[in-house]
Amino acid sequence: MAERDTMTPRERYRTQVRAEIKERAWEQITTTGASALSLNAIAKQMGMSGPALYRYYDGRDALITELVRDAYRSLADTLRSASAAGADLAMLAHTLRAWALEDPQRYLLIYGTPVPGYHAPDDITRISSETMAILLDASAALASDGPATPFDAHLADHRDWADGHPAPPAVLHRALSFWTRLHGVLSLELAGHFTGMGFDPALLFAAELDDLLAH
Amino acid sequence: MAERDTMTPRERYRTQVRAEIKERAWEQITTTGASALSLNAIAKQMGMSGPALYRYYDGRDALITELVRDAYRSLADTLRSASAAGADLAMLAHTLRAWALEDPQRYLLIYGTPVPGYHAPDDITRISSETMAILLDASAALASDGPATPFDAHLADHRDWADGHPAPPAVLHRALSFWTRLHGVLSLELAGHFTGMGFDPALLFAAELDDLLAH
DNA sequence: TCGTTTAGTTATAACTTCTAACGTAAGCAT
DNA sequence: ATGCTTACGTTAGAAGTTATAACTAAACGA
Repeated sequence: MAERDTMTPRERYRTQVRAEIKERAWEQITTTGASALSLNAIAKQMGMSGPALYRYYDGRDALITELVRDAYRSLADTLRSASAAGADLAMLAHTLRAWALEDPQRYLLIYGTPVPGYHAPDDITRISSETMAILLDASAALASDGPATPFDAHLADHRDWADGHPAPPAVLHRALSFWTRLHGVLSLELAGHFTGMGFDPALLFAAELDDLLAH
Repeated sequence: MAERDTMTPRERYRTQVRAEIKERAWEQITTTGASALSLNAIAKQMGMSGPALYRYYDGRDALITELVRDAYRSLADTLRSASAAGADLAMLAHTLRAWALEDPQRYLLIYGTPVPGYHAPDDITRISSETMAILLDASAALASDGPATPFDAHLADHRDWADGHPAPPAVLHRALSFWTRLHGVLSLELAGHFTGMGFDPALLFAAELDDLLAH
């Protein structure tokens, strides 16, 4: 948090206001969704009038981008601290699910419907590969049994995304499957596609995880 | 298409205008996303002024709901016709992927970020279980090897969503896994989370499908 | 103490959804 | 064929939204 001691009063105030704006924005997003986020409403809630908010954020897109960045950051930090505490893949999976359920809209801000033309800034994709590195480490810790698949061979030649991680292709594949499979269950659960179906989403998640770790 | 012969000229005109509105709406959605859909812009494109559109749709929500319904309908029809042509689970998977890639925003309109409070009307969830029935049929055709998991036991007691389908729990489980796993890969691909990673999403999809069918 | 920077204000433009009130035209039945 | 009725499309307007411009006031730093 950028040296709180060497901050001028103005800088202190500014960062504090920016933080409060983000808080209100999160409240709005968790209750009404990101598409209904209103800068005007936030400003009025804070007792200032409309355009004043533009002193703190360049506009709606800038604010949302910052929220997306924070969401990525929160996920990476959560997984990293779990990993640092000795969590294996299974525990990472449950950490991920808990993090997602804690605030579904935060998860969906990362993995939900994107705006067609949108490309995330570089620093955000860097946070994403931080997360991927954690997954790769945890995947590498697991013995890679099973025969090499054609996709493993493909990965051997297309591993730039692993960012120099020394894991063998089978481990890269496991990390990718971990990601896609858990996201599959989680995303459908958070979006409410399981509601009314009767079964317990937590058990489906657990079953998916078990199967994932068994092979 | 509700008896085109017994339609009065007014009904004909009305359904034709409604259809054109939907066409324009799809154009907007595929290019700018659902959140940027503007009734006003559609009306102007069609040469009529703003509020005239409300004669045809009660409002933005009503139009979007209709588009969502059409998307569900299109998916169900696509899978059903593939199934009727003798497609097995693997072919259904590729049919699904082709359908999704044909119009990513259409897929995301169903499976993307939902509005927090939103509950789909009954007729839409009915279309969804139509799709599920197709998946269950195709899953049942495959021999269910492998031991029964705890989740299978859970499904034996929570199978209301199968809507009377006589498949054993292992088959229900397979259908669910088919859904969640393919959605996991597909959703991340469509949302652009694989772009820049270097590997071929089609191969990951194929690998996921192979693994899914192998166990 | 004075000058510069920053925060907040109002006004305005250009959008959006959506309601209300009004005219007009087309279809239907007598 | 002539009305009557219904549906369509219009303009006007309210209440929102994002965002810019111009101005005031206050706080900070030299």
